[in-house]
Amino acid sequence: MMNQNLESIKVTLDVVCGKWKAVILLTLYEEGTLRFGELKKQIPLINHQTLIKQLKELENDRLIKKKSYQVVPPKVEYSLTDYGQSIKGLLYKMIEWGEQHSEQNKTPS
Amino acid sequence: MMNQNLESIKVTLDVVCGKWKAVILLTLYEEGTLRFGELKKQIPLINHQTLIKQLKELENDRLIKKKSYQVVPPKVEYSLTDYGQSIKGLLYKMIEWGEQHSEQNKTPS
DNA sequence: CGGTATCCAGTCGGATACTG
DNA sequence: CAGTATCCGACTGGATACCG
Repeated sequence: MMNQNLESIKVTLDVVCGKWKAVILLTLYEEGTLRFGELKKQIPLINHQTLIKQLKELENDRLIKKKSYQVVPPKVEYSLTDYGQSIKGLLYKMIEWGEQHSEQNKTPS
Repeated sequence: MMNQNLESIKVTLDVVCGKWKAVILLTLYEEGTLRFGELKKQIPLINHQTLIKQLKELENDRLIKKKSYQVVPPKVEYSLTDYGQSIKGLLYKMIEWGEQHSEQNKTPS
């Protein structure tokens, strides 16, 4: 039956289709554990509030985990879970496909 | 540089992140060329207008092509382009990942 | 420093009705 | 049969301001 496939792909799409989610994940792959501010520095174009929201969604989806140190000023670290690590190969396949085919998207003159 | 990767993955995400786009592509993989009405029959839950919009976007992105026969009543066939075929493997990888990890999304009780 | 709480604008999926 | 033209509600990304 095809319906199971549709459910499965929906799971995947839900997890990576946020505007900045792939960017955040790729940053954590390359940089490892990062504090909120460091993450913000790596992704300068993202809005403060937007970053918080996207992180929360990724956390709810268990792709990343948050560690809060109870200090002043606050210190919070974000890192990938095993689940988050497991999607790395897929993201790089997406990069690959986008690379290979980006020319085809140019509108003919 | 990482920015090129981000551009590439954006291309990929733009192309598959519509609510029904993956479903439409998967249907065309399995069924081959289909008329509008047949496509609608295969995907009963989609709204008529929504299907038209998603098809138009896929067509603009060159993943599918439309062939109109100038007859009454109208007859239109949709099929995959080579570009559309080329993303098939990626979609099935997405299904695979979603399958393997869907249990992890269940909220703990 | 990192997080809430609001509010706002744009986009997207969808409902309905009409056309050739 | 397939498509266009509207209109609408919901969601999402983002701007701003304030809190611990």
